[in-house]
Amino acid sequence: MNIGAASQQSGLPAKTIRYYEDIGLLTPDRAGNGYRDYSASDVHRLRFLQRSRSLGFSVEECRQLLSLYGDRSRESADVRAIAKSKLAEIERKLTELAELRDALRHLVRNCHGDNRPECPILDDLAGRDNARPARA
Amino acid sequence: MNIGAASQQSGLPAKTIRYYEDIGLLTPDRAGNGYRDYSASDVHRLRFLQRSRSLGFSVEECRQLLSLYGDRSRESADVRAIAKSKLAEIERKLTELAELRDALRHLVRNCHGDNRPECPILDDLAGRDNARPARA
DNA sequence: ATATAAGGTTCCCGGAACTGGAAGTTCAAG
DNA sequence: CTTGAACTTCCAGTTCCGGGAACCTTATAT
Repeated sequence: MNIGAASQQSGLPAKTIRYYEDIGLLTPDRAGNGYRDYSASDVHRLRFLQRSRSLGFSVEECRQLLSLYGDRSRESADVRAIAKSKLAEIERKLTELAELRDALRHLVRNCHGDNRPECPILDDLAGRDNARPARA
Repeated sequence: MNIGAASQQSGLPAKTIRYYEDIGLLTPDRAGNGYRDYSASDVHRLRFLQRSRSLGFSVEECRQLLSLYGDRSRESADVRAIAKSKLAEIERKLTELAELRDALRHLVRNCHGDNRPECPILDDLAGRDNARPARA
């Protein structure tokens, strides 16, 4: 499969797909004409990358997640540890996203859509007190 | 409140906070000594930015979301339209994130943690067929 | 058979969103 | 009063791509 089709099926621009190859996230075959040739498994990886990137994971985190998926030679304990930590992060994100959704729903419901801007909502949009330490 | 405290409470590095000021996402007061002085509402905005950025929204999308939150002078119909569109996006993300979580859970449960790497899971980690068109 | 357009290739530059480091100022502690 | 932590500005570098040039290959239409 050519890069165009892979792009369609993964939801990633061709540019991005080539970039991911550059940085070693996948290595598709090459056809005789020099064109990249994507297998179903390649597309799988790409779709996974599309998703996890759009959900706020860094490329390096995606690389880790992919290694869970693909690296059969790894120590299971390792895999488990990484997976569990990622799982916790995902669950935290789910909570935050749900809160954001609720706040927005509230806004949409209570905002009439006419010219009276009665939307004193979202005041708790930043969520309950649960600040984590700064990354730097 | 100084930038250090604001950083603690928002979960954002001071560097990032200054950057957000540069690009006009907030404008904290300045104390007599030239130090930035963050109000509770500033910290609110920062925390919101931390969250929505970590959930995969671009800075421009965050700006939009913040405008929903803060700009009372806006046409309600506008607000409503933006909010609804963001809401749909958030719901899509929630679904994807939940699928990712399920896949990882499955991995964690089925991977024994010993040296038998029996984790032939995640084969559907990229999710059901629902590719969207490429962005470029 | 041949133009022509559509889709592929590499390469390089630019932009978004930070991040690190230097050089200097201010503040709180010993 | 000095020492160190926390603040300031400014500039440079990194990550994760996106645009566009220059070129090649494949499918279509005449």
